[in-house]
Amino acid sequence: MKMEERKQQILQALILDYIATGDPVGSRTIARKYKLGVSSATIRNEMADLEELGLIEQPYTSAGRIPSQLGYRYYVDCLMERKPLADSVKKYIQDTLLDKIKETESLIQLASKLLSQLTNYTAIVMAPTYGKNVLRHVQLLPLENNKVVLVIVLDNGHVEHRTLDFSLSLRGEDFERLSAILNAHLRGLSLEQWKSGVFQAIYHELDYQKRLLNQVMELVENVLSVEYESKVYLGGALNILNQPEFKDVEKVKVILELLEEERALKEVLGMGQELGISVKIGTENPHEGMKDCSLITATYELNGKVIGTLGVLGPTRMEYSKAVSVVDFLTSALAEGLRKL
Amino acid sequence: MKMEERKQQILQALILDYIATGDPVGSRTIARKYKLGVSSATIRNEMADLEELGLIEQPYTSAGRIPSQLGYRYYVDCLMERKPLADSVKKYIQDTLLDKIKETESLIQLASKLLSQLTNYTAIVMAPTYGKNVLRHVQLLPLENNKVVLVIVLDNGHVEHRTLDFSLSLRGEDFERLSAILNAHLRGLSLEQWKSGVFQAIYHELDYQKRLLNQVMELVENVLSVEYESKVYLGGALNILNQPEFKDVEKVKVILELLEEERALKEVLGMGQELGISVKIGTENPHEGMKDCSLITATYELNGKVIGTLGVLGPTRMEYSKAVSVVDFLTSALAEGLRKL
DNA sequence: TTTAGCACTCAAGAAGGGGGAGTGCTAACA
DNA sequence: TGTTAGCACTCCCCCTTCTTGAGTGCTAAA
Repeated sequence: MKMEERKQQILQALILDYIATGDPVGSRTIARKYKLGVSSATIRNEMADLEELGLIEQPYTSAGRIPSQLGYRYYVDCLMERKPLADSVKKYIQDTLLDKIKETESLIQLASKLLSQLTNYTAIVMAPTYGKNVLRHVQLLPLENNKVVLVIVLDNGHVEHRTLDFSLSLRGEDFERLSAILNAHLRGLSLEQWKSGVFQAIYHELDYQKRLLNQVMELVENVLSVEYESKVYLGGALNILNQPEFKDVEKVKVILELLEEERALKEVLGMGQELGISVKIGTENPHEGMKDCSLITATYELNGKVIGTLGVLGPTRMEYSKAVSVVDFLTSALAEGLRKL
Repeated sequence: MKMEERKQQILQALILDYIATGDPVGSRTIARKYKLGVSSATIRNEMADLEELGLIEQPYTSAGRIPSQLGYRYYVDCLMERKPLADSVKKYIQDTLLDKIKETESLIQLASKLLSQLTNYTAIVMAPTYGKNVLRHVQLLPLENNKVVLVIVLDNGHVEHRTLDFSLSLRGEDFERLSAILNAHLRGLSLEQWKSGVFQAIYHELDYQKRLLNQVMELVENVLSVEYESKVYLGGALNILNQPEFKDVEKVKVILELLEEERALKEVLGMGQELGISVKIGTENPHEGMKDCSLITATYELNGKVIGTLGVLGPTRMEYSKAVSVVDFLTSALAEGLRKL
C-alpha cells in the first residue's frame, strides 16, 4: 500500500501518541506535539481520509481517533522503526542468560522471565520438542520399605523416573542384575522397534519377577511413546493487570484463563511458525478472547533447525517497536545459550 | 463466650444469608426468611446488641448488617454446623484420588485440583518436605556429541539430573566403570559425611578425568545440600475472579501476586501448623493483602507424622461449613493415597 | 491546497431529586 | 418486662438534567 508522505507521518504520530497515552488522539494534539508544519485543520482533513481508509477510527463522534487493527498492521509493516536495543540491555540479557546455564529447562524459564521483565508484557516460551525417543538407559534402584525407583534415560538426555511399589524384597545385587538384563535388551530401542518379542525375551530371563517386570515395561513403553510435548513457560502473566485496557475483571479473566490452559497456548503460539518475527494483531490471533491482544513471536533454532517459539502477549496498544527488538534479540541469545549447553 | 439463644440464631441467620447473597442483611429479611417467631422490630433490637458486641457491623447508616471478622470467628467456633460430605462426593474424591496413583507429585496436584473444583475457591497444597538427603545412586550416561547425563538418585526417591559437557570421548564401558567407581565411594553419603577425603579417594582412581570429576562432585554436593524445599501446588487460582468482592482489578492483583510468590505462600500456609483444621479469618492471616480473605487449612500425615498442609483460600464471606468439610475429607483421602503409594 | 472560523456532537462529570431499604426511637400492648 | 406497630429519619443508589470541553466536519477565504 502506497500512501502520501504526510498521511503516513500523521498515522505514525497518532499511533505513537496513542500507544504512549492510551487516550484517543485529536488533530490539535498532533499539530502541537508533532511538528508537521501544518495546522490542525489540515490534519483533520487527512485524518478523515485515514478513517476512510480504515486505518483509524473514532470511539464515538467527536472524540479523538484511535488506530484500528488495520492501522496497527500498517504501522508494524511499513512505518515502525526498528531501533536496536541499547548495548547495556543486550549485555544484561547475555549476562543473565549465558552466565550460569545449567540445563535447558532453567535456561528457558530464565528467558521467559527476562522477556516479561523487559517488556512488561506476558512472556510465553515454548520449549523444544523432542524428536524420536530412543532408550539410553534403564535403572532400578531399591529404596526403603519395598519401594523401587525406576529411572529411564533417553538418548536426547531426557530423564524420567517413577516410584514403584514392590512386594518382594530383593537384595542390592539382584537389582544390579535386573537393571543389567533390562538394559541389555532395551537399550537403543525406539518405539518403532518395540515388539512383543522383547518382552518375551526378558520375561524368559526374569520370570520370577513377573509383576515388577510388567510395571517396568509398561512405564518404558509409555515414556517412549510420549511424543514429548513441548512444554510452555509463562513469565509475568499478571502483567496484563497493569494495562488500563484490562481494568475490567471479566476481560482479565478471559486472558488469564487462556494463559492457564496449555493447550490453547500452544495453539496460539503454534500459528507463528513462519521463520523470523511474526506479529499477530487483535483478531489475527486464533483465539476469540485475544481480540484485544497482540502477540509477537519468533522461532529460535539449534543447529539450523527450528526447535521452539517465544513471544510476548500484550494489549493491541502495545509498544511494538520495543517488543519486537526484545523478542528479536532474546531469540538469538536463547539460541546461543542452547548451543553452549 | 455465652450468648442468649435468640441472639445466636439471629447471628447465624444473618451470616448464612450474607454468605449466600453477599448483600447486607436487614431485620426484615431475617424475620421473613428465617422463621424465628419474632417480628423485625425485635430482631432489630437484638441486632443493635450484636453490633455493640462487635459481631456485626453496618457498612453505612441505614444499610443492613454484615458480619464482622469477630462475627465470622464466633460463627466458625460456636455456631457452624459441620455436616459431612455427601457420600457421592466422598466417593468421587476417593475414586479420583486413589484410582491411578503414579507418584507423589501427580497425586498432590490432583488433590489441589479437586479441592478447588469442589469449593470454587483457590486450593493450596504444600507437598511433603524431604528430610535428610542420602545418596542412593549416581550414574553417568554418554549421549551423542560429547554430552553426558548425570543422574543422581536420593534415598527418598528423589531424582535429579543434569547434562554436562564433556570434551574427551570415552566408550560406553568406561562410563560404566566411572559410574561404578563413583557409586562405590559415594553411595550412602549424606552431606554431613561429605569430606574432602572422599574427593581425594576418587580423584586417585580417576585422575585422568579430572574435569568431569570436578563437575560431578560439585553437582552431587549441590543436590545433597539442598534442603529440599517443600513445593507448593495451586489449584483454581483464578477462582477468586468469580467472587463479587474481587471485581476490582487492584484487589485481584494483590492476591494473585501473593499466590505467585511461593515464599509468601509458604509463610501463609505455614502458620496453621497446629493439628487439625485451622481457620484464619481476614487479618488473622499473616499477610496484609489477605485482609479480605479467609484461609482454611489442615495438615496431613503419613505414618503418624505431619508431612504437609493443604487449604483453601476464599473471601472472608466464604462457605465455611462446606469448605471445612471438603478440606477435612480431602486431608484423610490424601493421606490414604500417600500411604498406598 | 491550506487555514481560520464556527456550529455541532457527545462523553464525562457535577448537581439534584425521588425511591427504597433499613434503622432507631417511642409508645402501646401482652 | 419483653414484644410489637408505627413513624420519622438516614443514606445509598439510580435517574435525570445540566455544564463543560475536547474534538469534529463544513464552509469560505487566503
